[in-house]
Amino acid sequence: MSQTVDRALSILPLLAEGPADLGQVADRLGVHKSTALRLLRTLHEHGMVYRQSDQRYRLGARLIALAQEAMENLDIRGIAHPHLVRLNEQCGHTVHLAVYEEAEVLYIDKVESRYPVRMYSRIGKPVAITVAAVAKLLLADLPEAERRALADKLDYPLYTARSTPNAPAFLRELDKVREQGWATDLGGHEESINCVAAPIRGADGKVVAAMSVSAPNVVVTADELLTLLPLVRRTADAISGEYSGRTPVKEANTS
Amino acid sequence: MSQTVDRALSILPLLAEGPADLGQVADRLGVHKSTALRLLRTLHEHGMVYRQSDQRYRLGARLIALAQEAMENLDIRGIAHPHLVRLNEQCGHTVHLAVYEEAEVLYIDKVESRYPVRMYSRIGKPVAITVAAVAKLLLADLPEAERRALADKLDYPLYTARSTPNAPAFLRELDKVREQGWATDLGGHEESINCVAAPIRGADGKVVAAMSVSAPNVVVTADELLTLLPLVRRTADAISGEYSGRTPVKEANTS
DNA sequence: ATGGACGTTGCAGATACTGCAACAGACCTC
DNA sequence: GAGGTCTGTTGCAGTATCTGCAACGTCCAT
Repeated sequence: MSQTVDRALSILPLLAEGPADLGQVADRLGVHKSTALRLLRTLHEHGMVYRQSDQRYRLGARLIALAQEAMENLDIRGIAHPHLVRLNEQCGHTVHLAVYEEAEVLYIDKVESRYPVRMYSRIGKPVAITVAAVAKLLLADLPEAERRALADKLDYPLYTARSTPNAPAFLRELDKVREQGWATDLGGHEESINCVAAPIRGADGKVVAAMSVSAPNVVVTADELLTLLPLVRRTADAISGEYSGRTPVKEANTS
Repeated sequence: MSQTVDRALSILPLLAEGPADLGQVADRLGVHKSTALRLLRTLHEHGMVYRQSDQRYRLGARLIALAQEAMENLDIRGIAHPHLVRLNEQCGHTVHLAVYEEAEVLYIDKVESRYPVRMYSRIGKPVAITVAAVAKLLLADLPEAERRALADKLDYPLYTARSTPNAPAFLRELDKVREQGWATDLGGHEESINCVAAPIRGADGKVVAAMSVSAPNVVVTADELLTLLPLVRRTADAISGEYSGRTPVKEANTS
């Protein structure tokens, strides 16, 4: 809607791929070098890009700090965190918290496994949306129309033989997940890693976040992991209760 | 330098404080509502802001994902990570990696303590620049003029009785740190937490990052923590060597 | 019902952005 | 060391693009 801002913002994902110099930025934006320079300067003043010693630009520290604040301000995260830690203490595995937003699912919190074998994931990283257990829960709760539109738009990369292959299969899976109220990912993303996940709901019953427990085969089998399901669901329900204000937390003052 | 982009970017830190509606954004920017609307729309299209169900805006998921990529692309981080993990396995405490950039020091990696008592810090979070051991190392390496200018500009919050109180004290501390080649924070940020830190240098000898080991008093005393200094320095030197290309890592192919 | 608050749209005017072309500096080649 | 190329930078004139206004729609509360 605003050309200048639009161009400036387009620079950011471009730099996310790796550092680039002025000419490269100008080319990929399709504008004159001087224009690109002025945009980069403005971004620089705001700390969104950084000019490294070889003169090339890359994403800046302020961007990272902003994203940090953005996550801290998601109140669901603050509420959930202690519960996630407790769950981790009880089962020892990696615990994730994720939210859905405009066609993306992001991990917004994580408590690491106590076992030496850890899985690769990072807070802030977009989730493999077609296979992750948390993604299934979050998408399953979307309105029908939106869900179908999204499913059509997605790519279905075959991470493993068990990955969701296409839109119809995905929609069937979502229906199943919605009905049963929990989800799994059994080796759909990485061959040897399984997850069980449960939804966190707001006061209106809508799914606002999802949490999961993940563990590699070498630590526990899929069946063993599934025995944790009641615990995961109880934790998710506890978070839901607190989030929707039903549980007055500790120092309730409604005497 | 570019008014429109400047205004648009000014919205982001504003939203970082918390969700805001159109009127609030327009007021704080000092522009007409319709102008603010168009800026927000453009930001929205790029996923930098999100419109929650109550119509208010907050920072969006794309911002978080971008910041994520920004960090992954910092090559120092990828090189350092395995070393940090190994150090954590050896000593059991929380290990941090931080970089300096334009008046800010950011944690860019962290390996959590094995002990149940953990300290509060987050990847991407700006560091308490006047007291953190890693910050001292990074600032101590700046050119004299820049260092003095920065020291004058900073605030010196008294987190504890041991916090650095003012610019002259800070500059003296930086001189000491530069000379000895390592730094500590003994209860300067949180009363009961101590850190020891060592610098990571590039091929030209300049400090490109700093790493630290932190532990609360209840786990180890400050003196005990200091016995880890040689180990921390050795780890930092190993990372420096790999980063500056002196150590051909594993599969060297200069046959 | 009626008033107010908030978000949204079309429009005319002018500000602020664009691309050009020329300059400056670094680096390399010959 | 001179000449070439490549990259980043600046001033300028033209106009595309952004701005603020005012009017409208919608929702909520009185």
